[in-house]
Amino acid sequence: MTKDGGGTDLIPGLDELPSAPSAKPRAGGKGRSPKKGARRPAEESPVARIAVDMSLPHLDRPFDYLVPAELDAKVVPGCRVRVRFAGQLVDGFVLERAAESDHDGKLLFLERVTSSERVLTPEVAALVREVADRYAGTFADVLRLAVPPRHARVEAEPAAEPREEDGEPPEDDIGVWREYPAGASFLGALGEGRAPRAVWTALPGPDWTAAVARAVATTLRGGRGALVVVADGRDAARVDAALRAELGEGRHVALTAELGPAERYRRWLAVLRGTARAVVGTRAAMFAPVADLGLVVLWDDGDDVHAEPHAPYPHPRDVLALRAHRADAGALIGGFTRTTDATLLVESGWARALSADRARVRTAMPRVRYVGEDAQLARDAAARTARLPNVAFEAARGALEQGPVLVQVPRRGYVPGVACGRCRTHAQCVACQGPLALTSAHAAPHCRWCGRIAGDWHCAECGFFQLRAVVVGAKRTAEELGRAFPGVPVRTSGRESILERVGPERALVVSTPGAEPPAEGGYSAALLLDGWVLLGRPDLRAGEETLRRWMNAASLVRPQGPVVVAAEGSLPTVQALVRWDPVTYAERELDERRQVGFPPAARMASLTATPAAIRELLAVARLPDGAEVLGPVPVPPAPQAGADAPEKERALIRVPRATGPVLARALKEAQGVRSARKAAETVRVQIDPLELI
DNA sequence: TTCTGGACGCCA
DNA sequence: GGCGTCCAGAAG
Repeated sequence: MTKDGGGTDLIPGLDELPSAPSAKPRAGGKGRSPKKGARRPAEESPVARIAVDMSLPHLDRPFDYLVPAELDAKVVPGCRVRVRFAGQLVDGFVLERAAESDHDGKLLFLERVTSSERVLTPEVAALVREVADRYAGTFADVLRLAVPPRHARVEAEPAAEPREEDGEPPEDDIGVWREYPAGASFLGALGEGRAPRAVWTALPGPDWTAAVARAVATTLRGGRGALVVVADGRDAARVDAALRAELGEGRHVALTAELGPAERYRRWLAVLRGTARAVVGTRAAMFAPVADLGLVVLWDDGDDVHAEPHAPYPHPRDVLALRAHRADAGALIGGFTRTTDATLLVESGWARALSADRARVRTAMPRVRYVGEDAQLARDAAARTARLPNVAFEAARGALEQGPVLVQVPRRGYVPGVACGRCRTHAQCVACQGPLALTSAHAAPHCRWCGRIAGDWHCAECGFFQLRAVVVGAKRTAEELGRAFPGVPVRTSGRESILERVGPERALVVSTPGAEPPAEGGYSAALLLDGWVLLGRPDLRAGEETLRRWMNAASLVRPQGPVVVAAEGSLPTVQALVRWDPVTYAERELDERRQVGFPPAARMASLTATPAAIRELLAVARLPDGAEVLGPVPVPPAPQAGADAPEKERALIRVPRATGPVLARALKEAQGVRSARKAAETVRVQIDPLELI
């Protein structure tokens, strides 16, 4: 279709001189530009290599287009363009300009330049490619996570002046890092432009934000940028405040989901343009184009909200590790606990363990006691009303004299699980087999999946018609505590309404895991109720995750303050909490995973789709030697999925860690074969899925 | 959604 | 053998 510069006979009577550069593409015609024949390529580097926004695996490669002479100056590497692809106008990014193309067919002209802002930096482009390959995903999918949508008005605003002057280095040059024997050398290396990598087990308490801020400030003082990724907006706000204290205004930005698109793009541009040298944000910030990166930080890497919900589901731990590697930057992976994944980074020699001396840990940790089921059976009258083990009741009563007491309840709601009052069979919905729950003391039970009210429930096994609570939620716990401690204010924090912080006055603060508000001056005690709910989850990581939730809550308690956990004392998870030793626990967990061949000791991929689609993908895939296919097994339909949703299955593929890249390549190739065949149903491929069972 | 090239059919 | 039409497959 392209006329080779001189062809002007496409539309008789509308001839344009081939050299007429004033041709406005929009002039004339109905929709379609009549000036096509008039376009001629730029003199210098007439070819633009373009990443087209299209996530078909078999088309996951750059495409070459001709740069029209009149757009020559505007088509710069990293900028957004529009190109015609398979007949439609699609978005794309210019990867580079080139003198010629290795494509043998003829090239189309690119249609227009959306903006000349170089939003895709070479560093990020290379990172995106690497992440896509690691996760068997496409460049376009990862690029959508890495580069936010354009906001034209914001882009046109004049850029702020970078604030260059560095405040005086603080008198106390290592600050809270003094608590850690290796802290000074870690900071020193950052300041000198080296690349120290540490897995950091932080002392309990609120000082972790100051430690992060000091590491960032040291990196900036050494002339490099820094990037901090945290789990949620509340942690981002805390680190943001600590950075402001350390750096003053204007040298860093916070990138979080709750900003609107305009403000988000404004701050992202400030990073891109080098006005802000440091970034703190939630997972989307992991791709922020920080120039001359000197440090990446990830806090609480075990939190499952780090897991990206969009294909190809990259995890910040991997992405930041890749970035640290490519940029030769330092890395700090920190938390109150230790994940098995981070432990693997230590064992492989990629990072060093960074923690405080045992003696210092003992002064900072809470005093943890446990109450197993035996003790729970012997309850006094007050405890029975409050569903509290006696020890916990007494601990709370004593501690309330000194300030607020935190009560962690694993489940939201009022009574999220009920069973037959006689034979203990779990109560299910007659329509969809979903679990029944109660929302208040007097409400009829309803189904948690389909919402159906089960007013006339009777037991399917024995015909009995009274229910008993098997799982008690935060709401009812708050109600019971209110009765057990008359006159003490009871406050709740949960997913629907999260408390930011609480004051130092006496109060009972009932919270679900992850929603605990810090208390001014620390809690005087914490009760960790219903440990069996967390530990009993059918999940490979249940133990690791339970310890993480307990330690995160217990870290809000004053040093040496009492913590009571309702769980069997013989369990290794409980022992790890009592001894405040997450590292040994994680090392043992990792050993066990190694013995049974589970992640992170092995690498896994999950395939989720209809049975036929999974079968087809597996038939096409050239899996590496030694790959084991587990399943497929049926997966329960998503609670909100329609009743007519097709039945899905899931297969797992397991390979040794070293074979991970080969597996990803094989799956990507197989996805490509299917997409080239225009297979109707897609297979969801996840490398290292968080949920395994 | 658009283009191209190969297969096929019709005619000379 | 040459030319036009149709369809599948790829997509710069």
